[in-house]
Amino acid sequence: MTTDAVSEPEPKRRSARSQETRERIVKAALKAFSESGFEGASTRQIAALAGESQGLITYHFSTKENLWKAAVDSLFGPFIEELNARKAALADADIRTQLRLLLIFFVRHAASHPEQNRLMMQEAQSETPRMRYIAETYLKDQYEFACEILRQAIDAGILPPAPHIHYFYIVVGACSRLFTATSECKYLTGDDAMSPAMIEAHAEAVANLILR
Amino acid sequence: MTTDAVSEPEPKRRSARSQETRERIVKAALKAFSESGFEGASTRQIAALAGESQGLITYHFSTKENLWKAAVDSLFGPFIEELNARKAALADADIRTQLRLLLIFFVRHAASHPEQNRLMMQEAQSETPRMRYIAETYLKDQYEFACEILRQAIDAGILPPAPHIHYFYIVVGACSRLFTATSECKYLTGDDAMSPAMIEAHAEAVANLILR
DNA sequence: ACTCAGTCTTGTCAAATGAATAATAAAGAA
DNA sequence: TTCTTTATTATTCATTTGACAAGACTGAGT
Repeated sequence: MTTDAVSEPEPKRRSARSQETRERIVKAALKAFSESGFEGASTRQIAALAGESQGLITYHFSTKENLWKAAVDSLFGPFIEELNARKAALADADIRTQLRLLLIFFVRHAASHPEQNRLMMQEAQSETPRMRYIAETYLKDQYEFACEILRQAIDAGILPPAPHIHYFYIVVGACSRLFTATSECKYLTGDDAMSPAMIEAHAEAVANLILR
Repeated sequence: MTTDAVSEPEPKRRSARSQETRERIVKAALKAFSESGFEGASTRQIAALAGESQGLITYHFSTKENLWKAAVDSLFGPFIEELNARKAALADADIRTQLRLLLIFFVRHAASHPEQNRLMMQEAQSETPRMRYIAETYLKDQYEFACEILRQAIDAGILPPAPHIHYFYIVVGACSRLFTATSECKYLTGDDAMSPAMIEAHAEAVANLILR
């Protein structure tokens, strides 16, 4: 429904071109923050990556913290939206099918957006205000939803009983770890973890292991 | 100013004392590097954490890179040793028991040494020379061993057939993710992921899910 | 008592950092 | 056109970074 930046209902005095540079910076920031962490990434590095001057970051985002927030929003926003769409589409399917399709979706998503898991892990180890932001803005709902699915799966005898929190992190880890360790995988087997064949094989392996 | 510790004639040889400071620095470095990554952590921060002066780091390790290597060695060395001991002790057990005990060991280890997984993830996303060092020095053997166990488990019908690499990262992720996201977990459920009860429950959940 | 190598502290360096400022360019609105 | 808001570059500043240097302390061997 909502188109991205370039429509002109309310230009708000901000030219489309500036919006484009903003997005270019956010994209570069996402890459840098997920790779080097908040402190490890520098605004100059990000600006260079985006092909813009460092001063522009101060202009558009005032602080590094704000830039980080914008990057996170650009990542989680569409994810939550897509997840909600899937939820709605799957509402009628039996729980086993729901779980399988969701697992496959999570694997594909972890592969196509490795920054998301990388960024999470950068912050999830200590109680930074940034972690708090992600958790309260995006994660809480996602976890509630996961719990609901898990409860049904356990009730249906598809999964052995265990507190939901454990399954949550088991699934997140199982789906994503391969794609947050691509260079490690390259060294171990020579395989490219990001190749479509590898992604689908991983989705199959995860789904077949969990749903037996 | 002369002696400050007058009471006991400590038999500490000078070299022994210096060895202790060295280890204190390495320990602090491990914490800092695993939390903030190689670039994110500063030698001054590490020195302060260890209660020593920053110059001492240059004296003992010359470069930040060397300090990082020393930290990694202090982490992986004992781990590999313990793993080999377990391997030997389990050699006669049936494959199902081997797998179960290894899984429990991995969960406990991930919990008691969260720095290991954090450190890996900091480097595993891009092909740094540091990643190469870990992979070739420590990971290769570990992966070979995992493949052997997995092969047996699949042959015995305990696991559905799939390329070993997928199981490797599924297991690593499932065992460790909870403990690399402790603050996230805190926000989601209020639970302390590092509590013994939680650790054991996670080990149970992982083992019961994988071995059915 | 006196080395003297090993250990550790303090101070300093150039480079890089996040942020702020001033100056300039572009784009609408009047 | 002119005026005013927005967008961008270039410059500057205080702080922090990794590395280094120069000196001071310690204690085992002589």
